[in-house]
Amino acid sequence: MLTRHLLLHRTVELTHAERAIVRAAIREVRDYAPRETVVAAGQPLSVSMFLVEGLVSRAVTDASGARQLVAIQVAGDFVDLHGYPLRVLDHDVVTITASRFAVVPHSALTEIQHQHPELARKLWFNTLLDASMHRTWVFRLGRLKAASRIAHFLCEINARLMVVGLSDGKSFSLPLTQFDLGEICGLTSIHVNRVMKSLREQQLVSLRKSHVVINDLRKLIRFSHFDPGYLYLNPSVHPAIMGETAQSGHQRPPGQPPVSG
Amino acid sequence: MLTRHLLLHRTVELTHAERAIVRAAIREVRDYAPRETVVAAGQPLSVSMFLVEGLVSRAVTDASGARQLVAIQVAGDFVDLHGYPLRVLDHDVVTITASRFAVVPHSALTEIQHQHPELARKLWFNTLLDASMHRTWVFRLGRLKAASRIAHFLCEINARLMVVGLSDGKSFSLPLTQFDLGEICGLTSIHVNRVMKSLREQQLVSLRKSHVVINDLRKLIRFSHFDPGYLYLNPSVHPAIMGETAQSGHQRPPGQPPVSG
DNA sequence: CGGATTGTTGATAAAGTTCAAACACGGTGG
DNA sequence: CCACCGTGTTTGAACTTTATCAACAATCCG
Repeated sequence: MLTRHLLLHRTVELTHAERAIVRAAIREVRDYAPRETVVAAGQPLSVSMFLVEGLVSRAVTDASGARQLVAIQVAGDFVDLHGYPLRVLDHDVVTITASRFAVVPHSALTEIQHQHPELARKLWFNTLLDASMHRTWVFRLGRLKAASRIAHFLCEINARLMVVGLSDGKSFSLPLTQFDLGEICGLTSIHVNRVMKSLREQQLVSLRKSHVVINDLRKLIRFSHFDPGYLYLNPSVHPAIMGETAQSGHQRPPGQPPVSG
Repeated sequence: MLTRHLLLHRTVELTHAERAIVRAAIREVRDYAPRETVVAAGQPLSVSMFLVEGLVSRAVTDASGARQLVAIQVAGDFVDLHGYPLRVLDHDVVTITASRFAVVPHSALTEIQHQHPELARKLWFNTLLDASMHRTWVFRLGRLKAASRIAHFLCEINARLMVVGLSDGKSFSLPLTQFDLGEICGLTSIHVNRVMKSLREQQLVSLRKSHVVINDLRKLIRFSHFDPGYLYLNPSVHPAIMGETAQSGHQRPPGQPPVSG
């Protein structure tokens, strides 16, 4: 059941049959060490990698060595599915922790495109989910200041981990250094350090020893202007993501579109 | 010949036959006024819009009104093709100038997906080109400072306009206000003003009365750390984009992959 | 145990924002 | 034709945010 988390709880989901087709397309399983480059920019690709377990980053590096992370991938993400139409990536895929991938040959994806157009459309959707997250990262970097950026990123990761059962909305494992957070949020690690201290002191959130503790999710969401619409989540998981219990939640008016903001 | 610029000079291009198929999928042509919302976030879609003429933005706005542009679309861009797999957008599509769109119903795209999988893959590629540009925008905001951000953005627009014949590499029309540039580069319009003055004084680039003049493209590219790999351009247009004439250009070693960086 | 990585703090400098006020320019209406 | 208006540009001064440099503490790993 390697693919059990692919497109889980999204506005577009895979059927059981489609899940079986994707599973059948897996050629092998590969393990990578921490901080290992899985795909280098410019390298021609013939397979795409589905992340079964671990934490992985996608990074843009320019000639002068400045590095910016453009995505973080968690278990259940089809990390470089976009390598299938693109054939070559514009960025690097680098593990953060030891990671396990399921490898899908592009020939199998071509086969799916020909035989199962509806499934192909869902895989297309999956790659556009990444694009939607990129847009939110642009917003985060362009419009939020340091503290909100970090809080906003942690809200995103919490939501995505909740979907795959790796966060309960209160705490979760996140093996990122403050330097990593800087490369994600466009900050120096020193400033990240000061901001984390402030977030801790405000009783909003803390990250110690690879473990995030969210003191008050709703307060954190308000503080960071987080709106999960861009994750295209199934409305049923929305309340949990937003820290709304049966009592605490604002009533959501019926008939509202699935994506807000 | 409304679609004459779709996927022009990219590492993946449409054949004449494919171009004809896309052209046949156009249902109508729609004109919009400047600063008009074409698609609002959250609104269910049944058509996608190809930009024939004009300048269009895609914008993320949060509840508190902060607005960040996440993409600029020029003639030849399939602006919201991603609305086909997504069904609903997470952001707004807003014209900057008066614009003309060719409207393609999603039913026609479904038809293409079933009948022409190879063309479908190229359309998929087209949407991932946007994602690649998003990544570069993340890099720009996260790692460059104000002056380089603006210079970098102008290099991108110059390259994209050259591909569709709307820039000669020295000057082009770009009807953006300094406020718009601020919403693109994550800056206040006041700071944009000061940076533009500095770029002008350094003889790098100027923007006056909706007209960009590039004094020295190669210098501007160096200054902004611009690397066009993420645009997936056909190698044949690369020298022109980089301001390399027959004499001035560095020799590109043979056998290099099409995407650098 | 020892070396390397990661986290913490202080002092100082640079970058960018905010607020306020003028200025330029292309309409438009009298 | 000119006065007026709105939009966009320009400038100054004070302030906030973030980076840089330097040092040291804590922690992890072999």
